[in-house]
Amino acid sequence: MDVVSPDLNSILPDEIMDTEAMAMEEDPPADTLTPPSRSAPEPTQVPMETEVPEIVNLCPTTTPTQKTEALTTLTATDSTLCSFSPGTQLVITSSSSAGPKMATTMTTVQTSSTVVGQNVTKLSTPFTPTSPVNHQLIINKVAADGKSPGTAVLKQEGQKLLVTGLSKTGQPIVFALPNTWSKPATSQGTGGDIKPQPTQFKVVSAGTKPVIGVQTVSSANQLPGSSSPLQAQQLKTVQITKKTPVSTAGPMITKLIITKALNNKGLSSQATITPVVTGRVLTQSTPVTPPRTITIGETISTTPQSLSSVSSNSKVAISPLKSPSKVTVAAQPSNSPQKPMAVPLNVALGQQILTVQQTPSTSPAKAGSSSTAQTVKPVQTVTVGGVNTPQFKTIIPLATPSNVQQIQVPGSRFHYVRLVTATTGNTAQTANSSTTTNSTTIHSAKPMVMNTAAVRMSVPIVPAQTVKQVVPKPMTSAAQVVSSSQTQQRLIMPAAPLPQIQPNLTNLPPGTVLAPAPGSGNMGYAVLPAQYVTQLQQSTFVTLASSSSFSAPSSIQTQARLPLNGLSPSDATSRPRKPCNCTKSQCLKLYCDCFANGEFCNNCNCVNCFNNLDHESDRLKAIKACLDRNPVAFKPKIGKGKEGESERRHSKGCNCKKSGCLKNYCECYEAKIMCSSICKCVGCKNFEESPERKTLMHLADAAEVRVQQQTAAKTKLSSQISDLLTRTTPTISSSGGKLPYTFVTKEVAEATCDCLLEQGRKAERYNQPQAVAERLILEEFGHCLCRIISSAAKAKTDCSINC
DNA sequence: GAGTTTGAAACT
DNA sequence: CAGTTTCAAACTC
Repeated sequence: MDVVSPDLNSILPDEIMDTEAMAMEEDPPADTLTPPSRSAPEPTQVPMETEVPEIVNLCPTTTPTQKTEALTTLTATDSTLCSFSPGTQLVITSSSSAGPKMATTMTTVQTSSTVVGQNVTKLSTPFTPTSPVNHQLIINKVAADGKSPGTAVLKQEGQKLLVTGLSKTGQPIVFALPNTWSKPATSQGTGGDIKPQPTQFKVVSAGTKPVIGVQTVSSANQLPGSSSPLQAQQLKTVQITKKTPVSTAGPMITKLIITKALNNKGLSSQATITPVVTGRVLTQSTPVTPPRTITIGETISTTPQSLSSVSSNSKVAISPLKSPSKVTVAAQPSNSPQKPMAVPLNVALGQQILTVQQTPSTSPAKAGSSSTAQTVKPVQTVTVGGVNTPQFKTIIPLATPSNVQQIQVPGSRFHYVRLVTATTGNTAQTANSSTTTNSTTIHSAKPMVMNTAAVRMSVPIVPAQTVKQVVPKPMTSAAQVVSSSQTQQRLIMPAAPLPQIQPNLTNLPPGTVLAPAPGSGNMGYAVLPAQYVTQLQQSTFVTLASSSSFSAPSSIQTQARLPLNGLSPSDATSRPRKPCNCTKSQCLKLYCDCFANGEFCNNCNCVNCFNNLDHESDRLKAIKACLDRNPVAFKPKIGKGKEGESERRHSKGCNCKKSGCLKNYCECYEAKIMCSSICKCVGCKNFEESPERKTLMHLADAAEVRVQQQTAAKTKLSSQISDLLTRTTPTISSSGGKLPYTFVTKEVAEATCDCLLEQGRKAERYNQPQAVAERLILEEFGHCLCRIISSAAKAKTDCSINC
């Protein structure tokens, strides 16, 4: 198979995929469900990672004539994410002739066979179509051929998709495809074989409502006879799963999985118009809302609660250690239901590598450029809330296939991309990006001209709320991407053949993104360090988020954001990592902190740096070498201790001999953790009862507190005085007199007292004698008075001038 | 800022 | 696995 084999998923890092299931899925016969006319083998599987198996239900159905190519499902058991209400389940039902093989079929949907088995068991019971309690979104996949369902799972050929969602009251919501939709055909460039084009279903849902959106994409309308091979059609599945503790107060885990089905076959047409086949929600009954017809392909944001709510209130914890293949977001129940959510339905449709276009790079050498102007690709952004940051976003260029999808979570180094093999034609939906000035165009289900070339885009996103024109950089099909905000490199380059690193894929640095190299037949990957995503977070993004008909317009509005002037003021200061200064390692050894953290060097002072996209192949080799030496080389060194231990500890322990583990030479001390039993340090003083350690800690704490307090006090006083002077304009007589006293208002008095108290505390901290304390206080009082008088005098002068 | 110290990483 | 070397950060002056 010329596309990325589904098996590839099996070797993805644990963080990315569950590999167990993949073993069972070894290249099922591609043609099992493929019509004979199909000239090229296609991946028959659309492995999806599912951490919450119970959500997936594959039930054999009775419709033999139709097949569902791919399903994108977003499931959430929690209301805070997406629009599912608590307990809502997304059920994917795949029809097959063989009921007993259902488990096998499910494996195709999920990457983990073991999970699948569990899922079956779990799902069988809870799944009650009419159950008001278990709200389920059901996608019924009907296999057309009835051939062994176990091997051929999600096929792209003729398909009918039924999405059945149960409202809170258990009323079903069904998405059905039009009858005409099932058999799109496209002639292959070479053989002219007309084979049905795979239809893609993409379902993205979030929040309390059963379905945020379901999109179907049909490639049927691709220009026939086009000689230029279209890049593999890819189907992405975005899955967001939340694990919700029984207790609503507990943290919830949200998993966002994006699975993309890749089309390995070259599809015809350079410019492919891929109309979105529209389907309808046949019924949607909820007590709250009347039955409604929803066009598939339409981006739907149903809920006020949703991803956005996660962003605002939830912690995003994406750990590669927990569930590799998924993006896990631990979210707390949203307290702000009305927050904006940008959950483009078509997020799953995005086929492009996400990248961020950067502002003009200050490091020309690092920035790539495309030689050929190309149609701008539409991108989509999935926005999910993160800690301390409003959102994490997934930018998905919609136009071209890509195996990579990034999920960005602020504060998290881990970003996952799923690579899923699938055969399909063009992805249809999306808007014409080149003219996109508003994200609303993106989610439209209109047929669009698609750029077939592989494109990797970098799209800068500006945090600003203003919708601006999106001007993605033209990319070449061969593309390397490029871009960097500020000085950062942002893009994905054609990578060395994956096999080079496959043996160690499971140990890739956290957050590493595998991106198919353009023109490499999806077999090449660029390794994107987690930093890449992190950098994106820090930088501006172009956000093209689909809004839905339901959603609050203001919040979920599609937006195109561009960097206003390159760097935002905070950009320079927001960089989490210090620049490295490597001179000999080429930043390709673990000596380099950037490299060790899975980041590209950015704004570093390194010499002869290879830790960038320009040297991706070298970088891959270096990664492989590191992993060969130490399979967990890129795993965080600081992790939890033994079972039950809550404190962090160094995974290997330190080996300090001279520093007493009380200097930053010591990795334990540097991480602000105490040495543990696994440390081999000599003369360690970094333990709980160590007086030296306590002293150091106290000093450090005291210094920090001191600075903070002083800063706060000064700021407060200054602001208050300034504020007073501006808004309280006392009657000032030119004669002066007692003018300064008119400025001693309550606020000024309070601010002054704060300053005086601070001096007292300061003296106390240093165990100063009372006399010294009094002196400090008096001096501070004098200073305050001087400032008040000065301000008053200035006000007087100003008044005199004005008068 | 230059030089030294330190300990992890890399190498043998 | 142990000893040595290399390396870059931390630290000192």
